[in-house]
Amino acid sequence: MATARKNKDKPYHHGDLRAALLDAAEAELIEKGIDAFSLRGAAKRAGVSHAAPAHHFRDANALLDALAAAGFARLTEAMRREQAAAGPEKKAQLTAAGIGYVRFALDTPELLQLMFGRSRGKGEDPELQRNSEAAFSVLVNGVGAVRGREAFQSEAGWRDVAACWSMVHGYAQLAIAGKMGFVTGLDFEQQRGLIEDLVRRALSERPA
Amino acid sequence: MATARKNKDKPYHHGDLRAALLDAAEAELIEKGIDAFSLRGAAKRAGVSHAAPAHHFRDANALLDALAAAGFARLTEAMRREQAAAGPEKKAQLTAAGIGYVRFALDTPELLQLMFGRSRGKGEDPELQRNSEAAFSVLVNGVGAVRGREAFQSEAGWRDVAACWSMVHGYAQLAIAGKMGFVTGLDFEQQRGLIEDLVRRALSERPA
DNA sequence: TGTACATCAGTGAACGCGCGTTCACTGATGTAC
DNA sequence: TGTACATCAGTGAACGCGCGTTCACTGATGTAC
Repeated sequence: MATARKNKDKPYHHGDLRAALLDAAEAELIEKGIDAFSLRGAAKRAGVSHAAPAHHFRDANALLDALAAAGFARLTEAMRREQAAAGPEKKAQLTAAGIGYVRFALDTPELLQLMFGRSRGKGEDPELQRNSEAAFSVLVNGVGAVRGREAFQSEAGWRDVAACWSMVHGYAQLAIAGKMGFVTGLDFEQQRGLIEDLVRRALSERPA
Repeated sequence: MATARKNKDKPYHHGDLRAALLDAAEAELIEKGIDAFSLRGAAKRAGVSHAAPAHHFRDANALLDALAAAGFARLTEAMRREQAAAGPEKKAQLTAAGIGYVRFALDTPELLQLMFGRSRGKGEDPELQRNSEAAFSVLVNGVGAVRGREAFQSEAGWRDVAACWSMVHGYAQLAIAGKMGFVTGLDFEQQRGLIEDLVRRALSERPA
């Protein structure tokens, strides 16, 4: 039953500890930062003994891998959500994906750091790989829609992908690091126009 | 005397332990990664007791701050070196700075992570701030040379700066994370043309 | 030139801490009969 | 419907480890006289 028991006599079995641990791990990551993240902290946050996670994740890195996988899923979702809100114009949709990317990054910077840092979590988790590829394909499809699928038969389409990704990812990272104060305020809506401009530049063909 | 004594009876005083500790810390950082970096490890590498660093750095974070400061100095140097090797053309010089940026990043990715990550080293070190600003000004001067100083009287010049930095920094980060395999090989010379293209895009004014 | 002494850069032992992991256990659940 | 039992998810104590920092110390250096 979903009915909660009295807090005092909480059930011995948790119900869905795996999911609860992922939530707790994210909170732990956000609060402590990736350097100070600890499995024990995540377990404590989930209200469970520090030995319990071993039943759901092989070790601490496996938990972080799973968290990174969830991060990629949410990144994909964030891009798709912005795309859905954009008009039918192809270029506007690609730009919208970029805006979703930055929004996700600024919402949970620690997650982005976990997903793209090389230190913790080695990437052998198949779900991590799958979700990361799904996020990538949102970008590739967006570029394909603008340039036409045949753009990928030469290097041109892939360069467009590299440019858009680099631009958006770089902006996100630098904004997170507090380095973009010279050009924009902290409010996200203020950044919107700037990000649109950046994506436009990334897509521009060699003007010279 | 600069003459080295026999290894066996090494002098009690080191001579320049501060510099040696910075070197050792970099080696430690590169080998262990930023998560597993430890002051004791750096001291051991420098061939000194683990209590010795306290005479030169207030604590572990102060050592990392000093290392990040050295990193920014080398980043500046790398950009300037490429600029000096480029022709007199303004745009080519700005592009060269970008190439120097990426070269530095790929040479010592852990340093870049330390410099731009938010986790370790808080940035209160005045030398860190100074060197970081010096690196930034290489970029600003490069854009100023291409666009004219008056570009900074409106937002236009600053957007150029934001675009160039985002593009180059994003490319560097993604290449470090191994995400750019779809568009370039590992050899740096192979990446040169791509980076030139990316900077060209970043500088392009709104084409639509 | 020689001696006393302050200063400074090192040493190594000790501290307390939080970590990941292991282990025997126990409580709850579900299934076979 | 009731009982025996296997399975599983949790507990909590214990382990060994490496960490940053502190402390009284000692060896070397440089300076005052």
